[in-house]
Amino acid sequence: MKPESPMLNDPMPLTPIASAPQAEPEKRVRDRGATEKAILNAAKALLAEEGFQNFGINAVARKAGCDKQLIYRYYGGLNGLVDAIGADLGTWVKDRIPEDTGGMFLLTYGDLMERLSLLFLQALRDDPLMRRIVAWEVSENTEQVRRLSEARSKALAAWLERMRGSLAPPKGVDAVAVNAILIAAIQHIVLSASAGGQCAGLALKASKDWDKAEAALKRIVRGVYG
Amino acid sequence: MKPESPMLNDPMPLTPIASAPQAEPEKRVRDRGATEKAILNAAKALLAEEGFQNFGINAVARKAGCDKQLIYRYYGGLNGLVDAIGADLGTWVKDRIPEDTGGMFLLTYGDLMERLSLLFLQALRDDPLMRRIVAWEVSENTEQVRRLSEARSKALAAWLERMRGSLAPPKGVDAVAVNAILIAAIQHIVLSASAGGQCAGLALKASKDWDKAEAALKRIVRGVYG
DNA sequence: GCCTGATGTCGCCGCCCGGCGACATCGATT
DNA sequence: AATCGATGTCGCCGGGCGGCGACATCAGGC
Repeated sequence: MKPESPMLNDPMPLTPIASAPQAEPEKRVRDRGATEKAILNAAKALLAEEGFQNFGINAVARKAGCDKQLIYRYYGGLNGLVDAIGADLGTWVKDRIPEDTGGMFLLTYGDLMERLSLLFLQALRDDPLMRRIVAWEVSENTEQVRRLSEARSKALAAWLERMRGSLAPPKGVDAVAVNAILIAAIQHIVLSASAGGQCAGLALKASKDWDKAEAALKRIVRGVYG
Repeated sequence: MKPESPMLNDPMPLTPIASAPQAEPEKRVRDRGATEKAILNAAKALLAEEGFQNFGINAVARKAGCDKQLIYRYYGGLNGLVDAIGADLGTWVKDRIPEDTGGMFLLTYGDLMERLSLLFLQALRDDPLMRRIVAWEVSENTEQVRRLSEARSKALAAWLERMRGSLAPPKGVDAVAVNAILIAAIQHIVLSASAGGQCAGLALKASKDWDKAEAALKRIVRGVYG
């Protein structure tokens, strides 16, 4: 075989940049903060793009362009990394959903919930990471997912509470239960559309399909909240 | 060389019968039909119990107590096995959901949809296999899942059509879209409950929790269909 | 200069996966 | 009895995974 070459390893062992076209080719030279950010961003991007199925230490390290050992050192493994993702979810709502009323005056609880439903629908449609997390939540019950789920649930509840203001639901309606069903419907519609382009016989691809879905959703909200 | 034991293999390699109460403990001695059934039942049980995450050739063969090679021979691999599961789904509805009206007269479309919603909710809650399939559908978009999804969708649509009878939805309501949202809501509520015991802040464990959810669902159906 | 700790890298380990070739065993037909 | 196809079993292969020990490289204090 080889008689002991002077340099013990090839200087370009696996062309790390050429095979990772997605991220910026920044030379992170011993900058722990930047490396941590790169790992976190890679994890979020990987989860958003590939889903939780192939989400693992090796895949994240590949995507981040760093060694997987750093994930263990900086985040204590996948669990810690998932916690870090969860910590970001608290800021999701304020990044994604406007807090003002868009120039409308929301006079009734029905006005409010109609608007919130459509906002939530749109926000979910626009956020692949959130969709993957929701799909993950209904598919597994591991420690990782429980933490993510809790973070998401809190963020959503806080947002709802903030938007609600002083409006109270109509008497005699169990708003918590009804809203849970509405949220469930929105989440499942978006997930189904994202996965298969349709839900229970309703096509969900073209924008006119979504117009139908939104109209039906509005009608449902108005039917229950007036 | 084997010291040739009289019985060809260990009679209880992994307690296949105790964990698979559906099949008979018969020694399948060169009975292809029985082996095929054992494989199919093992696949369904495995999917129902463990979910699609660990669903694979090796796991099914272990659960069925046979060699994985037989899965390739008899079903052409996992895809064929999944197709066989899908073929069973066509009979799901008639096994699970009564076709009669339970002694009620369904006078209006609202009566019908209220009853169907509650029936569908209950049927899903009672069927872990179906739940896993639904979760699978919103988590992946592989060939396997598409076939399962199509089978399930057709079975559900056929059941709805059969139950609908001559009742027509109210004018001015896009029943397809509204019903898709209702089905989405039911599916997601059940999945969330099954995975985490709650959905959007609504606990879904005790039966009184489910009473709340059912009341809210009824209210929503009545709100939109009268 | 030199040492030390922080940062980044390499390569090994054991495990399980899907896929498949090769073989063993049985039953029926001849 | 001999044969042959159907049925069942065994073990290998390449590969990816999580986990981690050992090492290389650099920055900064002394």
